[in-house]
Amino acid sequence: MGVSAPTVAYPKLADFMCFAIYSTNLAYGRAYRPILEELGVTYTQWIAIVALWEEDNQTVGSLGEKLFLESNTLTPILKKLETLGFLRRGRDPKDERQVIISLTDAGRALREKGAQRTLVKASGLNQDEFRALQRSITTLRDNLVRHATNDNENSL
Amino acid sequence: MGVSAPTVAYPKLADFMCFAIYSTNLAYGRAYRPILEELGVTYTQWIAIVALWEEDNQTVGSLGEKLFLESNTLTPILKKLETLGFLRRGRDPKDERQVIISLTDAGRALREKGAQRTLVKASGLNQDEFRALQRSITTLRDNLVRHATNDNENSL
DNA sequence: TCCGATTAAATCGTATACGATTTATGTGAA
DNA sequence: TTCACATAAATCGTATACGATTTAATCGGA
Repeated sequence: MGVSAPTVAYPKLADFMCFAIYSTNLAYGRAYRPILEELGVTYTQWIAIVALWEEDNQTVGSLGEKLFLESNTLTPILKKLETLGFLRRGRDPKDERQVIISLTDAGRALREKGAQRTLVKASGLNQDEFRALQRSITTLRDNLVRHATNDNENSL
Repeated sequence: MGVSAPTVAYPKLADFMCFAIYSTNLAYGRAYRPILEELGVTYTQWIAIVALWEEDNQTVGSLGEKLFLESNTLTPILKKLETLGFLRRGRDPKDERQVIISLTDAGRALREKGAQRTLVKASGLNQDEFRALQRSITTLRDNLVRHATNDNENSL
């Protein structure tokens, strides 16, 4: 009885979806590192550039929604990218609470430089598998976000 | 020519597999937080406990292989878990370079307490979809690891 | 046996994440 | 008009990740 050797069949680490995601995220970080090193930015800095290329002159909040990050994480990253010369930060004159982020020429050039570099081949999947997998993961993410937003009313 | 508005059709953030994984990892962290708060540990601390339950008395290196982490990340986490009373750390008398990690009774009790809590329902997937997705992600991860290990010989 | 190479963990510096709080600004109803 | 409330960023403290280095122990060939 009680605590002793693993006699009960608890799920193993390899059975956890969260661990599959977690470890794949680590693997992506490592696979991307050499590419990003060439560009001179980190992973999070890079996705911020990509999101700004898609839509420039966003507020910190709007950018955060797209990156699933809040100002406490984003602000230091944006400040860093500003000192690196890739973007500008300025208060919105219409609403001084908000900060508008805009890419500089250097930031746009960086986006173009990095555009060619992706890791599709490293995934070992064909295009159909790749797309299907991506859709499934996105669905999973959106379900999790919805779950968390609902203040997870005990439905685990 | 050159840098200007996004006239070229570069892939969007939503098209990046790495971003799907990255954002899902953030979502999992948030979804699990309330559960882990009850247990009094963080996510990484928890997966260390799970891995040790599966195989107790592992070295830091062996544990790191399973968690995809190295000693620079793992050591502080294990020290923290030691001060929390969930495990013990001790040098291997056979090879003083190695540190053996063993769960305490409190650590095993924690594993049992947390065993009931998973987020399968929150994923919004049925059991077959869930398993298939997990297998695909794991394959992706292993391919990425292999790619990185091969010192990524320019095959992006 | 002895000493250079190897190995395992730990240490250090930098960059995320994030809960909680703070600061600055805007808004609306009394 | 004004003041309590709301909102947007920023700040702060804690906990990961990880490259690079350091420390300590082991190994192996001359």
